[in-house]
Amino acid sequence: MRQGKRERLLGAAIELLHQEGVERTTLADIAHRAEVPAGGVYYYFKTKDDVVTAVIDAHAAQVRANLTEIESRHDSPKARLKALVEQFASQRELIAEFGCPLGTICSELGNRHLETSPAAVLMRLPIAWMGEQYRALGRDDAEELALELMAAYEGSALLANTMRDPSILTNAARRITRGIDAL
Amino acid sequence: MRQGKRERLLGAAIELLHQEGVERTTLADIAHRAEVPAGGVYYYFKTKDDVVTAVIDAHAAQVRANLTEIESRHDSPKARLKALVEQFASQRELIAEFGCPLGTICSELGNRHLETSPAAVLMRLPIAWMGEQYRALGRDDAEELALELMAAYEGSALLANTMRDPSILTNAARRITRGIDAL
DNA sequence: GTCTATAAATCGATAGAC
DNA sequence: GTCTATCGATTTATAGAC
Repeated sequence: MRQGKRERLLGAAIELLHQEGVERTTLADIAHRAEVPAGGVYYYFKTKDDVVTAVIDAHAAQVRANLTEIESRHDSPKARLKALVEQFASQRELIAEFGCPLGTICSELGNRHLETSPAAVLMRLPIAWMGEQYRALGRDDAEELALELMAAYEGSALLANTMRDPSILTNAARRITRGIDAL
Repeated sequence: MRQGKRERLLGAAIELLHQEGVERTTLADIAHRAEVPAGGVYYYFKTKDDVVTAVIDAHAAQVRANLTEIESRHDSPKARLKALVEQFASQRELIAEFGCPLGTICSELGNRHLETSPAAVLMRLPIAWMGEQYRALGRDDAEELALELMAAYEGSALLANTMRDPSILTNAARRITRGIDAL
């Protein structure tokens, strides 16, 4: 039962931090969406920052699972890269409404004046994975290509959300896919 | 004198909304940085949202001024596009520390559930201007090229801030500039 | 072990003093 | 016209009841 409520709280936090942002989301909101008594959040999480950390960890686990799943479905580096781009694009409606789940949290936590952003792992994970794919293709500028792809996606996600236009992500994905094919 | 204080408040708000974010910035913070009595903000602005709107308007005016200045310095569309990219890259240290002043506010205001984001103008202005330059170069995919350039810059700004690495923006600017030259 | 009642602090906003 | 004192509503967090 403890596990059930903690997971419900975490799920509610993941949704709200994405849809409302970190600062605008209150612990009462999270408790309410999880159908847990208000204030009862503190039995499962020490502080609000603890909730944020748990959400980031959950996102990181999800990213790792997605990348592993792509590796099991595709053997060639090009097919793997294209599958990831396809996965990005498939979220276009959600992204146009609320922004990229990873990008928005990185943007919001990026200006807390810490040496390193607690959400940086959410960018480093897919970038490192893409770097591996580009390296397997024999590119020695693999790291820069990976950064370029991630930037193209995150920038398109920001524009799609700002303009409320999911087609911006469709077009970006098509362009990126063509770029991978042309390697 | 009224003008002096209002401008000081607006300047303080521009800095704080960039460095701390919209939600984390309080009216007391703004008043303190502007050296205006706490609470006195309400004589110059009706609500906090009014302050945010004024900051967006100020950014929009700055963007317009920058674009006009580039037009006066450069005649060719390619030189103009490269000058804008150069201007983006020149802010790399600030961006690595606090994020892009336009992108962060668009990201934070993008998930308020409004039909259209109040900060969208900050993206539309430079994109429309870049579209004009690409059109002057005879490209009929001008609008998409402009979106692609803006996305590449905003995405790189997010990564540079998340990783605390201004060189990401240097590399992105070099790549984009090469792309413009190759047109 | 789980949750309620409440504290402590802070924020946006206002009424009215000067 | 300008600003101070303060209100009311929230929010995070805790102490202790059940």
